[in-house]
Amino acid sequence: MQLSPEFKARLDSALERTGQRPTKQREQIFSILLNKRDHPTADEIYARSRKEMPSISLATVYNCLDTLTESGLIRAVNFEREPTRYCPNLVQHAHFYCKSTGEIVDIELNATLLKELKKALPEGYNVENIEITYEGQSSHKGA
Amino acid sequence: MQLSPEFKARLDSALERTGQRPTKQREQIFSILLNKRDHPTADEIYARSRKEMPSISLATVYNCLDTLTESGLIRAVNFEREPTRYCPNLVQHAHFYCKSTGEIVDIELNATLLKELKKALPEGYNVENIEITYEGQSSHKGA
DNA sequence: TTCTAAATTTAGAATAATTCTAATTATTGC
DNA sequence: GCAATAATTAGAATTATTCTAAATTTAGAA
Repeated sequence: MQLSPEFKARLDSALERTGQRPTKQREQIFSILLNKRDHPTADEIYARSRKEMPSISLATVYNCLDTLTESGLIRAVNFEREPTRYCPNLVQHAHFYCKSTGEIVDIELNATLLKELKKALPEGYNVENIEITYEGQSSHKGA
Repeated sequence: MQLSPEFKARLDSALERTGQRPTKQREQIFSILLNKRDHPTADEIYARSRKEMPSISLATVYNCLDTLTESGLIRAVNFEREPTRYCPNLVQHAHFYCKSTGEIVDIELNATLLKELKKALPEGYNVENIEITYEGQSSHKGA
């Protein structure tokens, strides 16, 4: 699993912006997330990365995920008290969490809806981020 | 801190519906949530309840919160990886989480917006619950 | 009442996700 | 190639929450 030149460049410039170094581990984690967009947990990412990089440690997985999140390259998503999941889709979107399959699907939100959501806030409230999670049952199959 | 007859009746009938028993502890926890609507954590609720009921245990606080949540009398709210918070506001609403003060404010959502949110889902997705969290800075003071 | 069965509470142990710590290793700029 | 700094690593520590098993309470019948 190799990072395409496009994403490698995106990673490097994001890290450079904050004075952080590009490492094999950071590339690895980023590439795993881009490759299979099934919203894996840190543990799942750890398992996947060990296949190609057996010496990687769980702490590093957490560190890299934090770095990537802070650099704005990925998003952390939380459902209830479940372990945090990670998502490389940077377009503003919601998540649908299927209670029976555990599957998580990205839901597109149009610009109008997003604007209205921001308008719902009284004055003096400055949003940096809106998290929208749908919970229910979906009749769709597999990720 | 006494539960008003109105809320006592609401608690009793909700519990009866699922064959659960009304206990002092459940009343206590419910009343704490209704009394100060500042979205406390289980730990905070534990501290408050010990003032009036020094023998209550943390496990009971968790048990009661689960019961009340499942009976639909309160809502559990999660922000990032922080401890779960609890809210007796049953009207569909969003939360604004202020990153600098930690304060949590209920945000009303009008019916139109809610309808549009549901329309954003493709067919085959049946929602049971929508969680909306705004994150940012508010220039408002104290709960 | 008094008794029984089932539900609830309780204290403390156990768990699970995540963070911290201190030592080792890698990377950068010179 | 070297020094300074950043990142990785293994394992311990932490934190919120759940589990366990015993004691207590409750509801309803006798």
